[in-house]
Amino acid sequence: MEQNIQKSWVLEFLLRQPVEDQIVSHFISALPLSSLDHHLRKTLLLRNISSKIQKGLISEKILESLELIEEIDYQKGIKISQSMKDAYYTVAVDCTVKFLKEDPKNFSEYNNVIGRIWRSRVLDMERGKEIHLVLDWSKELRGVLEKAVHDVSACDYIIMEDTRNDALEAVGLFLRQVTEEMGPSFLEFTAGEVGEDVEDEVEMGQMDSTEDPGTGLDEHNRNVAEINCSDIDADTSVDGPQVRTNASVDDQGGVRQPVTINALLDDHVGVRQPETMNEKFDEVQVPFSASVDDQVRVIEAETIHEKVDEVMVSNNASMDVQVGVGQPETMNEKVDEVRIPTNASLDDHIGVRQPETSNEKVDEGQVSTKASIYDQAVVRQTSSLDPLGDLEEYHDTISGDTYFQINANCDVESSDVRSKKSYPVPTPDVREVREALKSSILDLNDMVEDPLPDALCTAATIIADMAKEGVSNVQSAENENEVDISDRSVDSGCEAVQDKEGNYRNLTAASRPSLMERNSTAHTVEWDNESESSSEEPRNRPHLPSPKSRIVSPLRREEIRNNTGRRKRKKWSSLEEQTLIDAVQEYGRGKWKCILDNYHEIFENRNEVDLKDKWRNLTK
DNA sequence: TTTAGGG
DNA sequence: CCCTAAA
Repeated sequence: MEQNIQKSWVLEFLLRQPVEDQIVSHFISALPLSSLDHHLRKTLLLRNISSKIQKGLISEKILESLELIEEIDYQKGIKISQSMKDAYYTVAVDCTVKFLKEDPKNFSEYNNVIGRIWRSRVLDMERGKEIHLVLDWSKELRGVLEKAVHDVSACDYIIMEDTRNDALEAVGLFLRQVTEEMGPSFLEFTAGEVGEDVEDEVEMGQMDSTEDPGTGLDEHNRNVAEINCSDIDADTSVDGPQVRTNASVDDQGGVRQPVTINALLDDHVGVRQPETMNEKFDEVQVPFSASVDDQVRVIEAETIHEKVDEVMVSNNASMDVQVGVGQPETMNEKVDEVRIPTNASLDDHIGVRQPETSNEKVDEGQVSTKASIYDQAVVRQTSSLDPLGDLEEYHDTISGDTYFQINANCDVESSDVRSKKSYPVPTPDVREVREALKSSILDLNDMVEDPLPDALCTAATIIADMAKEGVSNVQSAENENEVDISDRSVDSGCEAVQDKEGNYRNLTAASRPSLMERNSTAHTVEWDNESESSSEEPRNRPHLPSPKSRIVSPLRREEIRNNTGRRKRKKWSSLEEQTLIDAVQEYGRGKWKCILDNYHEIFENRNEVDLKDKWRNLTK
């Protein structure tokens, strides 16, 4: 538990660093976000957005991230800021328009995008989930954008707008604002507070081992301390307000340990108290949290007489700087620098290094991979399928749970480590059993029909129903003062339903149960006798037929039916076709009602049979 | 009511 | 698009 918290701290800090984006995106795709706390998740998402716009990229990913952030904020009761709305809005617009800009004639792609963004995403949100994020503008804008497909002047107008810049600015503003609101990362914050204490402790520890000759050491540490400080400055200035973590140079001349933010994570990490005269100085910089504790523990346990170790696990340029400069050449101790540039996967960066003799050579510069490290017993895991998994696995590995993997994957100079801990060794048997298990799982999966599509459909249908209510509510309440109420009721209603994208969304349902009741009230005010199927309270309606329902639906009927008794023929738009294709993909063929409900805004004046017929034609 | 399939 | 059987 504690370790988890520590992990999040480090992770949070990390995410605010200019780490390579690739790594971050690995994180994002791999992390089980629901297992992280809100704050961390939000940080992660912000980080993602930030990196995108720093590259000048505006993409639909940003929309997703914003939605998730909104979700998190919502659960925490934070109101959506205007800047966030703006960000979302401008990004959505730009995502849509940029296809037209790239190729004004490429209407089909443009169509697709409109479909994708404005149909599914925005409609989704209009249905209630995040209604406040888009409600204000989405309707008219969607109208305009869709019109642009056919209308040249509207199209030109759209192309003229510098939507990309708008988006970048809006998102930038949003990020700045949020970052400010969130304050420094926990570690930075704590580090700022604890920093002094740590220094004191360091001095104490130093006094215990009094006779350290250490002027050279002093020198070195001072260097490192300074470097770390500047590094931190450089690193963090990007992301906003900072609490500086510093092990400032001690004017009294005491030996200073470089205190990096990472160091504060754990007693074992970074701030090493020289416990014997032989033990000099360790600098351990491991930007990835999971491995930190145990890794360092290993070093501590097994290198009582070690000399200076720098285990540099660097993942970005600024880290590299430390490597280059932190060279304690004034000291007698030997220096090991292990620098492992990170490009591929996280675990590639994690090295545990331990000198076995006190007279090792200085390894300076880049030890890019195994060769020069292995004889020093470097633990390195090579699989790179899943960054987080690997990270976790690595963690486990070091701490022992899956210890055999070290041996399996990492050419560790065997006996030494193995003899100290007795963990199962991977035998062919183990592999066999594992394979057997895997295949049996597959078999089971094949035998049991996957209930997911059905569940998906059901959930989506319910959401759609509510959405219909929500939309019509909003429509009918547009000139009244009840928008707020309907908003919230819709929201809470939809939150209660499991979302198709993730199940952590429904956590808030309980927090706002009372709002559900208004939903039922709202229920009665609207016209929804078209296709109300699986709503929770279908029995209530017949008793309360609203005037509107009587007025609106007949009109609609008139529209549809002409005097021939036959419905007016209506050509299928490409948007409709595309939507249908997507929807079938999503919900499956035959779920026409479900599809219709979910895309009723697209399939205007179509019924289930129409969808079915169309599909038949499409696939003929 | 919804789906499938023939017309 | 319509019609209708079947569920």
